[in-house]
Amino acid sequence: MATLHDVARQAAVSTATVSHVINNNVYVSPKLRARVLKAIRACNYQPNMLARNLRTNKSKTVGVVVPDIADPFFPALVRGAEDVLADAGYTLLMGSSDNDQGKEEGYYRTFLERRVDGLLAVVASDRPPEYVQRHDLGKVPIVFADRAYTDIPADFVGVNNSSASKMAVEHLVRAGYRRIATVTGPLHLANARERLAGYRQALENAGRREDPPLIREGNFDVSSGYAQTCNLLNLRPRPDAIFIQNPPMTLGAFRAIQEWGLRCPTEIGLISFGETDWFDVVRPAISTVFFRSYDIGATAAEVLLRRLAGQLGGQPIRRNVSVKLLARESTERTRPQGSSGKGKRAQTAKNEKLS
Amino acid sequence: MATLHDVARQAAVSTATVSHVINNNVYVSPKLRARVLKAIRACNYQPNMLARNLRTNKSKTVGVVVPDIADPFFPALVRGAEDVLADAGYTLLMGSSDNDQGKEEGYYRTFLERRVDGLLAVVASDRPPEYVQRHDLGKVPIVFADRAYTDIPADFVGVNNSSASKMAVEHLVRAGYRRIATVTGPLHLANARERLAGYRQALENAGRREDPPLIREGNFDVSSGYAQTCNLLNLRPRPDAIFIQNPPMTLGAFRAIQEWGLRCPTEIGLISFGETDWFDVVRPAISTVFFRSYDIGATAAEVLLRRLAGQLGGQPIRRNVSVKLLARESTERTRPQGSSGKGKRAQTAKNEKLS
DNA sequence: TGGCAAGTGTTAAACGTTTAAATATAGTTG
DNA sequence: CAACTATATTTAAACGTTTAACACTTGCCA
Repeated sequence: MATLHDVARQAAVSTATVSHVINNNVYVSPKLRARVLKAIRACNYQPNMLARNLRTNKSKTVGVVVPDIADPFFPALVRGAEDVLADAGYTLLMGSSDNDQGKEEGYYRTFLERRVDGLLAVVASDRPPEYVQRHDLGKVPIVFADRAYTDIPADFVGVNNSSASKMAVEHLVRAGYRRIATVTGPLHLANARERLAGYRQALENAGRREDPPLIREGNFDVSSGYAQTCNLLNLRPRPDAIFIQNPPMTLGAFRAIQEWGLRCPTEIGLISFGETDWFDVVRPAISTVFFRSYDIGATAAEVLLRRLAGQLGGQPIRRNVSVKLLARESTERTRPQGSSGKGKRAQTAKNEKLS
Repeated sequence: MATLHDVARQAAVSTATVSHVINNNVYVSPKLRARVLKAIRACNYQPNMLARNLRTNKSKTVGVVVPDIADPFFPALVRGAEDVLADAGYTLLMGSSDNDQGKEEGYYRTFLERRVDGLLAVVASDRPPEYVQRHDLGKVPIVFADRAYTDIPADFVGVNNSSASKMAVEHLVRAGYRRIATVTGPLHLANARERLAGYRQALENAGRREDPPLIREGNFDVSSGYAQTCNLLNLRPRPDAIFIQNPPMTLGAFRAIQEWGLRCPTEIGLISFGETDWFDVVRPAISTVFFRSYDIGATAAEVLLRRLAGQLGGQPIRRNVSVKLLARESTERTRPQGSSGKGKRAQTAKNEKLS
């Protein structure tokens, strides 16, 4: 593989000159420049970033660690980050932590050894591990996406969980559901707690009393969604709507409802949090509070870039992506008390993904 | 950030000694070793991989380029690769090509500049671009996953498309379907051509004549699946089964069938190629020839590792992951000619994802 | 006792860049 | 034309490692 020296020899100039024409920050005469460029082409020269980065002490590289790239929530997030980072000339190192702080730290270290310019992380837990408490991240900027450490001030991009939850539950209330249950995520995660808080607030605002058995803690995956929904459906009186706080658990809930033989929008309402591709394929199509994980990744990357450019003050910043209610069939109840136009929400569901 | 020199000074030894204890290939006395280790800890030393890699001319890094990490097919593939590569001490650089050879080449170059030890690619098209023809990949090993360039001998890991297709169509035949249509992928891709070939072979083996209008070329995404299925459903006589050659197109097909109001297993059979999470959630659950893209990524990575270790001869090798038929509800026809036990296939569908 | 082998550390060059400082060349001016 | 100035190029040090080659101790044996 050709080096700067080869090119220099070929063009009969010094390596400095070659370097100057490559990163043209120093004037070099057109004549020489041409000669150098020709030599570069002749040698099929490709700069060695290892050397360049060693010298300049920056790598044009950022490390991304997510719990699991194979989990449907994260690929789009990573893609969002990739798009904005690639535009800015950065390339991505990637790792999956499996929600294990050990693996997570492993990736941080690996990435730092490779001298990434910044880190973008969806953390394994919101309890900050020891190494991040003592700020051992080598002073490289890190922005957290989707989940934040409690009590650690740092840039963060996510979604406003409580307000989004409130939207979901308010929708159920408006649709005329009376006994509204919820299946939360694991409550050691701030995200899950915030979503629960939103649920409570919405009920309170609607003047409903909270009924503890209607609140079930899941762990964000299919089987807990199934199990907790079963528990809810066994209650007497039965809840008439469930707000289930992420898509995988919704899959479990959907199954349970089917197996129970309940008619979905009428006997039991269902609304989810987040989006997945089959929500509008199944019947009934599933209502949800919608946001793009792509947006989270993209704006997290933007924040990181601005942080790297020093455009951000000393204060950590927090950004939320926009959320909107997608009312589909699973909450299409013909309401007892006729309130507003009732076909209005139905049409949102059609032709959404088929553009 | 502490360097080898800092540690050396701290421990009052030479940098060489420190280096020796770090990569303990040279004997150093227990006494000194202890002193050095203490110094390393005291300085919170982290090796600078840029420098190390520059010196040793290897980076313990591999570049992965896929068409789109947000496409549901690829995350698991990447995860498979990540798992085996991480075990071997490699870290991943990742990029999405959007099936654009320009972007693809861009990532190759970026990765090569960063001196990856190897590349793992799901190529944008099976026509080899100019730079790979002139073998301009700087002599780093590359293994192709899922899609191969035609006429370029190189390591490849994928799925046996024609045999898998044959399995699907044979299943339809056994289930008693008579007019079996198919929606293919874009036929400029070898994958799509091979799947079509398998379809043809199965029909031929069953003694059926091929009927050209029953073969429709899609482009592997939702809308083409929808459109081509509509075309098929408009035919008279109508096909009574469709083999649709990937999951996104299957989504389109599913929608079309629903809108047409056709009863699925009975009036129209449906079988897909590959797997996605909603196949066994929708009703009817969708039959498919199943394989794991995770396996493709993992074995591709294994092949790459063995190639890097020089354990592979001069010949490029080809590996296929295993495929199995998942007969679910969408092909559950009560057959005219009573052949074998008829409840047998039904139960495969239950409790599959709910473990 | 001189010499040698084995055992343990160090010196210094090298990897491929960037870049401050030095130098050479040409151009202007008093 | 000497003395600057401005312009264009080169020299050489540095980035943080690895590693071949060398050097210093010991201990052992002839």
